[in-house]
Amino acid sequence: MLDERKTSILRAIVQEYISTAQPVGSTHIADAPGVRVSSATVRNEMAVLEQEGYLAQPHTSAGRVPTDKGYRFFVDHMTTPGRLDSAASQRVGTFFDGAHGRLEELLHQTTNLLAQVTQHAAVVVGPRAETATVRSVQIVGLSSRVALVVAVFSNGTIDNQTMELDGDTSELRLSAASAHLQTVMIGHSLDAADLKRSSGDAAVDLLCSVGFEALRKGSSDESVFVGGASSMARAFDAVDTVRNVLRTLEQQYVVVSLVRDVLNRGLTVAIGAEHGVEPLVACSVVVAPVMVDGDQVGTIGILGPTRMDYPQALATVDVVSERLARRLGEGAA
Amino acid sequence: MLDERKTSILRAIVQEYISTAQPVGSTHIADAPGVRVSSATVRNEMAVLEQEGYLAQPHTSAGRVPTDKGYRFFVDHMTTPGRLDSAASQRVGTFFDGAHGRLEELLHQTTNLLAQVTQHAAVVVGPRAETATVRSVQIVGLSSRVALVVAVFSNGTIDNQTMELDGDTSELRLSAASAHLQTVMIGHSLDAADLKRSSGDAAVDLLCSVGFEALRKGSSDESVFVGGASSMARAFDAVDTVRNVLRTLEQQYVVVSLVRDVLNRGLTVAIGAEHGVEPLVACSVVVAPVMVDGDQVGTIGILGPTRMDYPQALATVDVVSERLARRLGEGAA
DNA sequence: CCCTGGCGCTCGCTAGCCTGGAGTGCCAGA
DNA sequence: TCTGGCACTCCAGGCTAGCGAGCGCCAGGG
Repeated sequence: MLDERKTSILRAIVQEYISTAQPVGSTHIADAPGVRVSSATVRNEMAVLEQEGYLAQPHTSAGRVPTDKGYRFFVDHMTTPGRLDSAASQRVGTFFDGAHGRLEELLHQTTNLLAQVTQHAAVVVGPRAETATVRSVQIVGLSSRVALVVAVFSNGTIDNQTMELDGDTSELRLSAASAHLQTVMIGHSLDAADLKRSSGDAAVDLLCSVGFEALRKGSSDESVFVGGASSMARAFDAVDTVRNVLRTLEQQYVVVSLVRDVLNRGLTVAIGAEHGVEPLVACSVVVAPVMVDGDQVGTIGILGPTRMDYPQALATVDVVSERLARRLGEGAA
Repeated sequence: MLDERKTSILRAIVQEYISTAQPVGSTHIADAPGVRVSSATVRNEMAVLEQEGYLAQPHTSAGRVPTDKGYRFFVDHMTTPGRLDSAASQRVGTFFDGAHGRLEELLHQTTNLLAQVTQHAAVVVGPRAETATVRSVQIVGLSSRVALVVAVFSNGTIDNQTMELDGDTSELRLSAASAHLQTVMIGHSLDAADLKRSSGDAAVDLLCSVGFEALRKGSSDESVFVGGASSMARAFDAVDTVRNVLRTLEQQYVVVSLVRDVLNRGLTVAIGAEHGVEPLVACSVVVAPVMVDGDQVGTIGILGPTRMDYPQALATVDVVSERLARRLGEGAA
């Protein structure tokens, strides 16, 4: 554990580095508010902090830079809980007041909101259909060979999948299947639906199970939205860091599992190597669950360089997740 | 018009520059296949080509670089129509053979395919619902205050919008509205639906028109998918070019109108300033319409640096648009 | 015992200089 | 009309010197 002075020195260093992105020297810290000692003392403390792994030196005789461990200590010992500046919080307010239309659209716009407010990349992982109950399900024929099965869930998500048909499936059979699916699925979650119950017609039963399986497969895909990836180009000046990060962000399954993983470990912040995604070691992730009625229906997060403004990031993510949850709650209540 | 020799010299320069990204000098061209003159002659021709605006010099005593006009001449006078190498065409083949599931998913994956094959950013603009006829429409209540209106169109697209309800709208009214919408919309396009016809219940009529308007508003939004934006980080080494391009790509409406604009002018290739989007002057766009039964149901395109491999790009875009059209045709026939 | 001021030292960054090489433009001769 | 040759230009890269920021260490003082 660090004593009070080390703590405030470390805090000052992190804050300074976050705002300047330059290695910070002892003199800058010596006359920072909250630190009332000479630069020499600061130097000594810095040497200790470096030995303990909170700081690092890019090279001898350069200033110090926080390590992942340093950032970790910083976020664990933040004094101010972090507040949104009024422009930002107003922005969030008007966004959610004006939100309307499709769920997907809402989530997509939410990434843009997050990205613009924080100036970092934003991730929104949408609600999964799995646990929600089915409100409506329908099979719609498109051609002689293709039909669409469409389901609406109680949490407002919609899933649709194509099914391939035999050439000679009659309209009649399709609507019979549609009706049968409705009787066995509506009101149940996908897992609880009783597909065993037969309609009495083997061909209809087959259609139903094909449609059901398509939905089931689809329901395990999460809907993910990533926005503001271009901010990464601003965050790093090493071109190949940018390349790597962008490429990784495009692999959405990586992003999803990253975000889920972090939350599963009970964290809200994962710094650098903590999240274990190798190409993103230079990045930190700040996440928050979106809770409706005690159920987690989604996750939002932002991803930026390790030297991001954690207090602001945490505050933003909290506020947005809370507003988003309220909004989703209106739809699912 | 350029004489034969100038043409082949220009062609050689463009090809060389595309593959090396370095200003090309007269000696390299002198012993290129198709050019059988001395470097001095090449130099003279180059001077003329520069005067006429086909080439530019980064600085005195450097090699030449093609201008937009030079690229334009190159693509207009390509000898080989451009062929996909077998690995790429196999890739495309297996992709479409294995494609399944949701339309949106298919389009999204198509951007990834294009991006990976061409190593450039890819754009897919999906079919609009406007002209297609309605196959199914339904109002599904989610809570006392929110309902969802879901429509399936003949081209396989699905649209859904939320509608806000008065607190006291009964389930009965909702299903009456749902039924009425079905009678007036199914089989018609959104524009041709006869909303005037009354159901006999004013409250039900109101619900219908609210739902209909929501769908109508939504139908004018195009579905756009952009993928492989990270390739831009590979294409340019100036960091702020990358920034600008990425930021622009995130504004999807810009991308949509860009792509549509280019096609409207009857082009398949827009080079640098030709497309008129200022932040993308360093980029070229190669597009192709996706035609099903003579109707354009969408557009695909790729976006890369002006010094991209045009023959390969054109070939790829052609093949993919053709395969995608065939695939969509199966669903909509 | 801890803090402080001071001194010497180490690096990285920048500017200036130089040189080698690639490329051009032009000219005279075939 | 083409070509070989020559003089010239300019960039890229390597080298050096100087500067400044920053550190570590040490001796003196509260």
